[in-house]
Amino acid sequence: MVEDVVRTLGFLCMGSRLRRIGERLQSDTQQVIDEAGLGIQAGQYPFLAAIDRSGPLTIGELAQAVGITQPGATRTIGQLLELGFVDMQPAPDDQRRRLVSLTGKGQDLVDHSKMVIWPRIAAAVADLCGDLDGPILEQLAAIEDGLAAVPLVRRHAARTG
Amino acid sequence: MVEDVVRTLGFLCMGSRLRRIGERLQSDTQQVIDEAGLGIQAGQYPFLAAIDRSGPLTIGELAQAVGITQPGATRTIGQLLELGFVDMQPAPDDQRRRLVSLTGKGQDLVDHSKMVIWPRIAAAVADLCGDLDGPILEQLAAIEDGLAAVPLVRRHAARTG
DNA sequence: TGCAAATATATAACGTATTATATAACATTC
DNA sequence: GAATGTTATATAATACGTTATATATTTGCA
Repeated sequence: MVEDVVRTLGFLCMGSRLRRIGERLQSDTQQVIDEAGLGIQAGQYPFLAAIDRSGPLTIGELAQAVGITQPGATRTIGQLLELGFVDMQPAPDDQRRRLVSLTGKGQDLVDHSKMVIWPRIAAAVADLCGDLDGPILEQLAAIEDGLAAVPLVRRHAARTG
Repeated sequence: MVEDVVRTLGFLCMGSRLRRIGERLQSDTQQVIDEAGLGIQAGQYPFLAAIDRSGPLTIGELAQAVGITQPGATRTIGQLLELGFVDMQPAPDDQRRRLVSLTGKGQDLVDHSKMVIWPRIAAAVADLCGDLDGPILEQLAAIEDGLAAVPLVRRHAARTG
């Protein structure tokens, strides 16, 4: 068994570590989504959620809302357009802006997700790290160990009381 | 100002969020490295550190040590080979394995980094989140706010006492 | 009014991770 | 000891983020 340097080095490799755990968590989340038979990527959800919460948004606003750069938002919205979950139209007052809104299909997906999938994912993640406390490095270690022990797909809000 | 959905949705977007913060932290770390004039990428450091700690390792062991997949390790080691920081030779007993070791130049870089850069980075990250405590979502919020307020490059171990 | 600057989005080029698969070397088994 | 399976690394294809730059539209000012 080889030593996990990223873990050993602590604060020095904090960036790599957060990224690594985030990627792991996202791919585990993808499993939950796939299990439900929804044809969508985990990374696309925040865009739909943003529009659902705030109403039609421009590309730039979506980038800000999701916390990525504008080209990244342009790309993901392009995918969601192809999938038929969103619709895009120039803003009436400013032809540079593109207003992105949910289609009926997109709204259906969001509504269904809000009832079935999102609570499921949030509960699984809460089960993984909701009760943690203390220094961040210790919590990260607990999360890594927890995921290794019981993958996200098999977790539920088992916390009684 | 647009709402930060990833932050708002909490546990539901934990993966995206960790990843996002990790990327941010890593690119901030890169600034510190560049400031010191070292020609190396933040993501390459854990490989050098792993070899420095454990002695020559194979590609597979490096992948495990750093927590990425084997093709990722193959690529990064290829870069470090080009840069002259590591050397690679077939293992004497098993021609499939490639043992990766530090060159003189690589060892010099590690030794210098251990004295000057790594403590600097670890101190800056510790300044950012070393004193935090409590639920992880709150700590993540504090880290994001902290980075926005004072970037990593301008942080030092200012915690006195 | 007309032209320069600013803003919003799109596109291109790149970096670095992933999964899937190919190739080479070793191990096993009949 | 030749066929078969396993292991280690390399390569190809894909995903998704970034920075830099191009294009279109709007704004502001002489």
